[in-house]
Amino acid sequence: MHSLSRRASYHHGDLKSALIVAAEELIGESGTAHFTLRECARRAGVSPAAPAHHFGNLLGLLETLAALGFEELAKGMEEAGEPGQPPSGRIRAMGEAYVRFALQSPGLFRLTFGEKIRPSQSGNAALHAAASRAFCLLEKEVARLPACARKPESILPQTVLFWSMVHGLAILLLDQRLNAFTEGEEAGAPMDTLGRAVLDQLERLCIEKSR
Amino acid sequence: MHSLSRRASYHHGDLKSALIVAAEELIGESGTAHFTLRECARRAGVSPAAPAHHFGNLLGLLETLAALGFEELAKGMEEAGEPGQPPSGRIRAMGEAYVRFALQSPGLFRLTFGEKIRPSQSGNAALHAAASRAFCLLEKEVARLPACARKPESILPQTVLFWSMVHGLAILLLDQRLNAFTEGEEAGAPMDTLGRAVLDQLERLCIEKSR
DNA sequence: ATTTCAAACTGAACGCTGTCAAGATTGTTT
DNA sequence: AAACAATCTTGACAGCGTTCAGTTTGAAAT
Repeated sequence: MHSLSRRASYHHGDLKSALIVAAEELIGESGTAHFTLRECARRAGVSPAAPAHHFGNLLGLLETLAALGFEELAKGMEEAGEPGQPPSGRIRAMGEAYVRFALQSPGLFRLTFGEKIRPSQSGNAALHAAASRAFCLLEKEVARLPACARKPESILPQTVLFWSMVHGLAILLLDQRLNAFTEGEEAGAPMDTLGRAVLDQLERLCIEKSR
Repeated sequence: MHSLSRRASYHHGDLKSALIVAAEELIGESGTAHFTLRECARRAGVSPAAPAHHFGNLLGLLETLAALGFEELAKGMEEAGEPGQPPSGRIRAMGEAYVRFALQSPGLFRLTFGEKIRPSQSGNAALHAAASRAFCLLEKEVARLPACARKPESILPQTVLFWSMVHGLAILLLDQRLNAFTEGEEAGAPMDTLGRAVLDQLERLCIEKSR
């Protein structure tokens, strides 16, 4: 009689995937707050020391999760907007997708862009790749703006500007840091009136660069 | 013979201040990573349970620290730019001060704008006040932009746009998320070329609204 | 001046965390 | 069939935030 109540065999068989699934669920439920390596192991029906064999340590699991976050973000940005649309519209749609990801998966978003995740210096190649894939999606679209196509050295700063705008907006909305200033409005709207206003101005900037 | 090596009397005398000082030092040294309530107590020469009497719990100390962060930020923004400058120049200077605060006090900045700090719903009045003071500084300057003065309902969205831009830039710079894209440049420059470029565009936006 | 009282602080404990080392179990290769 | 490497468990360790009962202290009340 073993103490293995949830598993028939000593080996799990697919623990790595099971841990990732458990971690995704956990961070989707309670965010970063109650996220625990031990709880992930518990949900996968495995001892607290088991994850170490697949992820090294907690950071390893977090980086794997963050890579998934970047991929989900990139997917949302990729599918945003119509294919035949002008760059200005697509860039706006990417911004919307970015904010939507943040508001719909706050835990994963906070982890992905959190302090502990350093794509450029983690040694985790998959993480680094996923992160720059998302960035390049935006950069490629910015390069199609006529004004930037004419002046290639402006592509990068322009991309960084848009990224900063959208990222800042996403965080401020997520942390409800604008609530104090929207007294008249109905609070808690998923995509705030203010959010739409910022995205409007983002699109206007793009349209300016479109001739 | 007591076990009190660093204090003569049982009562500390000014423990609350001492804990705040210790916390500031600690977060200035190693950031959020090794920040610990017990370590703060240790540095103040006091038992691990002592801080509870002054801050309730860890979050209480963090909120006190965050309030100081907002005040330091507000002070930096207030002193930025020349008094007789047009709004566009002052807004740009505020943005510079914002980014400078983030890069010079990364630990405090991350705490102040971190997940755990919720000025609008914490019950900590001082925190809430300090947070909105900083925001209002920017809002007041935006209101002086002629285009916004003419159209008061545009003040708030315009302020949020600028705040988002600068906040996003600060975080991306702080987390070194742009490093992968600045290969040619000398890495590690305190205020990146890219940062300056974003601030340039911020100022340009303001100048547009200045007529 | 003495008593009373509330505030400040300690010491020890609890449950929790991440991580490690040693051993048990298993699938795979030789 | 034997050897091996991978996988997972068990038990332990130090450190964390927090609680609770008790000790010390300064200040207020008598």
